[in-house]
Amino acid sequence: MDKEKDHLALTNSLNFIEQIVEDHNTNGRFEKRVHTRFPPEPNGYLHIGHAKSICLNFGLAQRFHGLTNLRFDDTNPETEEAEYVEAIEQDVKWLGFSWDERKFFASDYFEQMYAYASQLIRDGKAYVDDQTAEEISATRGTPTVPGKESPFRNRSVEENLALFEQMKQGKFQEGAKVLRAKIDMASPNMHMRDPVLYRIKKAAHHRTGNAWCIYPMYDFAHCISDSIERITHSICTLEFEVHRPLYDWILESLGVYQPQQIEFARLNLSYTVMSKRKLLQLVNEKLVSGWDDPRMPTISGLRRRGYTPESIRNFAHRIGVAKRDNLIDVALLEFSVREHLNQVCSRVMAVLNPIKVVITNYPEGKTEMLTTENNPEDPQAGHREIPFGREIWIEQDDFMENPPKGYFRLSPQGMVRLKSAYIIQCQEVVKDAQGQIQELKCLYFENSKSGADTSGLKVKGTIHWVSAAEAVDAEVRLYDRLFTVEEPDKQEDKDYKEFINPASLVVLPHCKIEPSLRQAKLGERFQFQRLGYFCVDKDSSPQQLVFNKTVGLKDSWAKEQKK
RNA sequence: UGUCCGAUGGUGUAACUGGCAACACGUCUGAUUUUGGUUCAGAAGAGUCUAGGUUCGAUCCCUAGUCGGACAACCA
Repeated sequence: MDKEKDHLALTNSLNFIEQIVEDHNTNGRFEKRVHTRFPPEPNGYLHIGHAKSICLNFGLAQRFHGLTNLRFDDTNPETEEAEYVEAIEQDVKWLGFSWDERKFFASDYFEQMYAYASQLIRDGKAYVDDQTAEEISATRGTPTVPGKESPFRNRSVEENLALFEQMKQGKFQEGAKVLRAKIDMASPNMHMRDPVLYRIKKAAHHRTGNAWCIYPMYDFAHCISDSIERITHSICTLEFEVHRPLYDWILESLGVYQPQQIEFARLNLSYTVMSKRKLLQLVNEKLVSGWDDPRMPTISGLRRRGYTPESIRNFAHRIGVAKRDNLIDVALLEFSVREHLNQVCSRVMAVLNPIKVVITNYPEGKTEMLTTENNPEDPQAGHREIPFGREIWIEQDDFMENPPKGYFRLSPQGMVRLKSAYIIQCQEVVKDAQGQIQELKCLYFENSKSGADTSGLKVKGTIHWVSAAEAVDAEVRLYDRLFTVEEPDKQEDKDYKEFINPASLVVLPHCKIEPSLRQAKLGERFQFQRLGYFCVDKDSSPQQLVFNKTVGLKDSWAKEQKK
């Protein structure tokens, strides 16, 4: 963390948005104020792409000693729900940012927006159109062909005012009329071809209930909300670039305070999908267990997976901001968690795929307590005791009957160090009738005890283990990338769902973990020695602990094997 | 014969605003290590989309082209 701060302090290079802010500070456009906002629509859960935006908006304000508002862009009652508002607030807080008292809703401003719309009408800059949605769409033209003006375009101000008032009063059916800006049906920018400002929706709104039956469109609501809140820099993603002329047109026409809209390239992460629509589909079609499925790129999914807010913030900082399309390697995200978890997690013993080892020369019934370090990266973390006995579990991967060269774990007649315990040597491989390994009979060297080794034996490998008598059973869920290809939604003529990784979730119901883990609390994170980082899942019960694998340790042996 | 935006190692971002390209991830060596982790030391990898122009000098400025992206919801 300190390293990160130093880096921030030392770096004098600004990203393009910070550059714009500096320019504004120099030319005095906003009196050196910086006031941003994070404006989610409460119609789904936040994902890692939103995290980038959150870090950008709150981070920019922090860097320039400004403020950031949280604003829910709730102008479409049909898709928005209070449940999402709750979840979004939790996610932003969890990421470590605070909007203080400045939580707003676009719906807070409905009254003001209505007044502004009326003002546009009075100024001859908006009109009520009776055309159907189909007609409007058909007369809009195409990017290369100009649109046609509506036959209702030149109604009188009085008539427009009256009609708009009646729309508000619910005198018309949904779809019967809309309010449109009167701009230019021949504009090369489609968004300037008399865009719809208000539509009739007889739906209950999560906050205003049935008070309204007309709702403003994004383009109208967003710029006005920004203006009301005295936002200086309205940061959004690239697809809104073509909306900027409209953003400016509305505010200029109204003659009100005008923020600067700035667009950046949204985050794309390899081996996943990021659109809300697709994530919702995965949830609805039960392809994942929910918004917080640990395989989801949602903030709640990453949280449940074991990611830390710090690691996500560092990730967001590392990927930078620019305007070109990008595809970030998910390995960078994984690096960011490992980096943080390595510093803070206790190391514990857990055997995922156990094989029994019987130490034939160790006294039956004897248990001794051995001391082990909690975290070699953090001397403050101290030590703890773990039981050792005649029968232990070790990892299947840590034994091979016919090891390849370079393998330095256990094999027939081979020796390994049991982490924080003794060196053992494999004497016999016991198999059942099918040839499956039942157990390994080993000898231990009494004088090879960790910290007091006088055996003089040199072994290359050290493996983890759990004493069989005291071992606790646990379920461990292993996760892999949700998709098998880098860009699942960009495969020609194929649906992204065809690329779901069938092995993205592997459940191991009978893992053996050290007894101290019985006390592990929900969400607590550990390094399972030599395996990776794991955290306690909410599905845990007093009878059965459930762990999620956050990310594996780097595995240079596995890499070597692939060659 | 539309408008707008973009182009720097495999990936992502820099280059103090014109002085022959840096950082991170990834990859590869080696050292240390009771985690094949961490840490440490080091290496390879782009001459900045192309062609012109301005300039003593261009990743940076200009022009044209190429390629990629966005835009035709009463969604945001």
